[in-house]
Amino acid sequence: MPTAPKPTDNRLLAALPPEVLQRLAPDLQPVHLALGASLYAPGSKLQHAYFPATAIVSLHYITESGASTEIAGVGNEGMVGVGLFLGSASMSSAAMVGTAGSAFRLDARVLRQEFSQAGGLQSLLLLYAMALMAQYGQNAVCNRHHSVDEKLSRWLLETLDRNPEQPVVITQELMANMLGVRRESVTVAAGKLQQAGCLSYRRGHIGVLDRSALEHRTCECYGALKKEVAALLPAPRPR
Amino acid sequence: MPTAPKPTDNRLLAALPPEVLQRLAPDLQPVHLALGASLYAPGSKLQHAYFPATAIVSLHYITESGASTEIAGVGNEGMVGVGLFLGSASMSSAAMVGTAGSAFRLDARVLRQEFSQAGGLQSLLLLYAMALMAQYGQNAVCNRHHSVDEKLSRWLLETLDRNPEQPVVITQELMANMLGVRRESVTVAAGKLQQAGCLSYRRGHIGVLDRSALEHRTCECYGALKKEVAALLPAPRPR
DNA sequence: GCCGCTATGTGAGCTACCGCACGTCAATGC
DNA sequence: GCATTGACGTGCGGTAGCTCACATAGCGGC
Repeated sequence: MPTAPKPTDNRLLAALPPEVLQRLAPDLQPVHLALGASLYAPGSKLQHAYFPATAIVSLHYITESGASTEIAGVGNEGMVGVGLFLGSASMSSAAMVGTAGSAFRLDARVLRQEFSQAGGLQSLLLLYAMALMAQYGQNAVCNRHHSVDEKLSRWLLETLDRNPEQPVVITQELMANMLGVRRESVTVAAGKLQQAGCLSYRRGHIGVLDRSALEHRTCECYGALKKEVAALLPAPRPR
Repeated sequence: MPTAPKPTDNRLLAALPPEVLQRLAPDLQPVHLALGASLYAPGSKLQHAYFPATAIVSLHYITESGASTEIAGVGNEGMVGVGLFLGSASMSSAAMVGTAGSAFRLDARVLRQEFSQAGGLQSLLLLYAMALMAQYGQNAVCNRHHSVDEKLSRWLLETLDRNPEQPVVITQELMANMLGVRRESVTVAAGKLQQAGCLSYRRGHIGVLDRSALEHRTCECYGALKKEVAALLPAPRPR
């Protein structure tokens, strides 16, 4: 860990009016989210909201037959637990840590209290809910129309956008759960990308070698969603 | 038209505190939504919210290649235009009337004004946004994992739930656009259902003969979503 | 009652992905 | 170093849904 995470590493928190952030600061508890950890199970009550800094959380559904599909990912551009302010403390999706890292945890009551002030936090979180819906919708389309190759490329690009530094740490098995396909299909798709020189795959570690090649191979969903979200949320702060 | 539509035919409006509904009443303009009409194109500005009474509106995405998929449907349990109160007046999805009927139109400014009062309308609409997200998510899963047969059954059941009286008026072509499949696939799936005695299909008019058989043939998404939405939104008023 | 249009049915060939059943190979513990 | 274990690669048959191409059949307008 190079430096301790700051609340402003999360783009939503960073975009808050300074006085609001100051008000929340004492309640923003830095936590480390370990790979595979479950932030809440489907149906359980939410006690906290999470604002990821370097972590990435995956929201997904699990069908009765055990098949799993990612509905949306939440990185430093968002928060986990929109149900807290939309009015339902239980969620039908599961939230699992897909990329280990840091996040800030906020007590449900504190969030609701600040939200009800109808200030900067409220309008920002409502916009984020909209961005999350856009992601849900885009995934619905993508799941219907696009190939495993395209979706794999998209997933990698989006992960990279959230966390450009480190190599992506994920097994093919987990990846398959995210994309809602078999593990073998991921093997094949990743093999193609490796053959094409886009990736280097090494037992759970993916290094992206050629980003633009990935962009060329992915479906329109990547660009469409990125544009959509950019129009809704504040831009990442220049470093 | 047997009787003039009343605002309370929409379940959201019916669930509002009486004084709020009274305040809104003068601005609730009854409109007829014709089959195939577009309430807004992707990217355009929203000027009105729509609260369907007997109409059903389909929110869908259209890909660059022209393929279309329904992301969610909005009937008398909801409203069209959640972007108005979430903070973005433009939507990436298209809204098309899938079942002709009546609805109530509310000016964007009036809606925002009432929403900002943080009263009954606000909490109700936020819950509805949650329900809509649940629908988006369920469709993402369903699109990934379930067959045309299952999805067709689900679509019919959900349409029936919104509008139990009349036979469903829709061509197979339109249906295919909703489900995101080819027209021919719908022909085959509908043929099977007809063979099984669930349906009577007649040039754009579907009569459901055996509802429980449909429930038996659909995927878990139908029940899961219904349960989820029931937990969020007020129950339909007994008649 | 006829024409033309749109909606519906049908089929042949193809591809992506699934399910299953293996083989293999890198890391970790002893 | 050596076994064990989890991660990865591969192949084969099956099938749902796709593309393309064409046949038929309700229904409105005249």
